[in-house]
Amino acid sequence: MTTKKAAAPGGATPRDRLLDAAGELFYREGVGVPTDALCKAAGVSKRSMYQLFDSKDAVFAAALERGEPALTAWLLPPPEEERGPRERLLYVFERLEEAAREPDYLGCPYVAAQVELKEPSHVASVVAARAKRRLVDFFRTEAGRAGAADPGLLARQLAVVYDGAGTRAGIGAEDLRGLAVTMAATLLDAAGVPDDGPPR
Amino acid sequence: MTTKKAAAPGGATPRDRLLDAAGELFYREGVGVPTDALCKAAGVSKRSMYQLFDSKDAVFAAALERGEPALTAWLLPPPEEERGPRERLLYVFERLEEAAREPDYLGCPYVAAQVELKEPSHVASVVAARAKRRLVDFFRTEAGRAGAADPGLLARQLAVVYDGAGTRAGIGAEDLRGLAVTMAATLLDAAGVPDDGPPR
DNA sequence: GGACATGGAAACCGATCGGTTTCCACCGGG
DNA sequence: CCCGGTGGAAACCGATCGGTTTCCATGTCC
Repeated sequence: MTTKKAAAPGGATPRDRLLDAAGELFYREGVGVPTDALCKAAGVSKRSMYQLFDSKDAVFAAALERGEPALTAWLLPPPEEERGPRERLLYVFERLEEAAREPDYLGCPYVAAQVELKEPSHVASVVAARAKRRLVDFFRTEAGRAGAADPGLLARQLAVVYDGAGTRAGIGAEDLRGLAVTMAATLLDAAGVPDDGPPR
Repeated sequence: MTTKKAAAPGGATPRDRLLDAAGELFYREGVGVPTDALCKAAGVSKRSMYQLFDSKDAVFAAALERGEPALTAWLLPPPEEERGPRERLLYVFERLEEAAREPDYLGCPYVAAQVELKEPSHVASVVAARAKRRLVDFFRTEAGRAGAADPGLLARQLAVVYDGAGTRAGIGAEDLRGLAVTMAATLLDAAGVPDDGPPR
C-alpha cells in the first residue's frame, strides 16, 4: 500500500513545503522567481514539483489558494465573538494596519498577483479574484447586519479602502497609523451604521 | 554639425518613439516585456536603444518619467479655471472614473510599476514614488485651500481612495460608477470641507 | 561627390529559465 | 532480504532574454 505520508523530519510533505515556500517567495519576489530558487527554498526537487503540478503557474495558483484559509482566519473576526457588526467590520482594518506595520509588508498578495499577471484568465488570477470577492462578501453581509443604508455600496467602499491602504502601505508610500480604521469608520458613519450596542 | 533632429517621417525621434512604445508596453504587459518586443513596437533597433539608455530598466524609468506631465495635465484640473477647491479635488476622481471606464484600463501605472518591481530602490520605483508623492501634494494643498480640518490627513485619505479605486478597477474587481467620487465627497464632508461658493 | 554621423536589421553571445530526465539513496511491507 | 515506490541531486535541453556587435542603407554638410 502506498503510505499516506506523515510529517517528514524536514517539515511536512514535499507538497506542503513547496506551497509554503512558494507563497512566501512569490510574495517577496514576484511571479518571476525561478523554479530552481523555489525548489531550493522548499527543499524539494524540480522532479517532485513537476510531478505534483503541471507548471510553475499551477504552483503559484495552488500556493495562493492554500494560503487563503489562514489569512482569512487571521483577518476576519472570530465568528463566536460577541462583537457587534460595526466592530466586526472595523476589526478587519485593524488587522490590516497591524500587518502593514511589519516593515517588509508588501501589500495584499492577491492584489499583487493580479497586478503582476495582468491576465485575468490566468489560473492564479482567478484564485486571487475569488479570494477578494470573498472579502467583499464578508463586508456586504456585515454591512447588512450593521444596518447600512446600502450594504452593497458600503462593501465596495470598504474594499477600496482595504486595497488602497494595503497597496500604499505595501509600496512604502504610507504607514497607515490609524488611517485605514479612520476611513472605514467615516464611511460606516456616512452609511448610517450606528455604534454597536453594549456587548451582551 | 550634428543636426538637432527634426520629426522623422516614421514619427518623432527614435528616443521619443522608444519611450512612447515603452510606456504603452510596460503598462500593458508589465516589466517583463522583452527588449526585442519593445524595439519592434517602437520601430527602433536594439542598437539605438542601448546607445540611448544603459539598460531596460533605465528605459522603463525614463518612460514613466516622460509620461507624467501628460497624465498630470489630464488628471489635475486646469489651474486657470474658476473652480473652487472642493470641486478641484473631486475633479481628479472624476478623471479617474473616466479612465477606469476604458475596458482595458489596468490601474495606475506608477502603482503597477512599484508593485511589480517590489524593490523601492529601483530607478523606476523612485520615479513612480515621486509621481505619486506629487499627487498627494496636490491633494494636500487643495485640502488646505478647501478648509479641511487636517489637510495632511485628508490628502492621505484621498490618496488611499485614488489608489484603491484605481487598483480595483484595474484588476477588474470593480467598475467604479461614481464610487470614487462618492467616497471622496464623503471624506471631504467628514473633514469639514464646505461646498464651494458660487463661481465668481 | 565624398566624408561622416545616424540608425535600422539582424547575427551573435553568455546567462538564465521552464521543464524533463537520469540516477541513486532511502523507505516500509512481504 | 529483497522490492517497489518516493523523492532529492543534478545533468540536461531548447527557448528566450538582456545586451553587444557587425553591416549597410540612408541621410546631411562641405
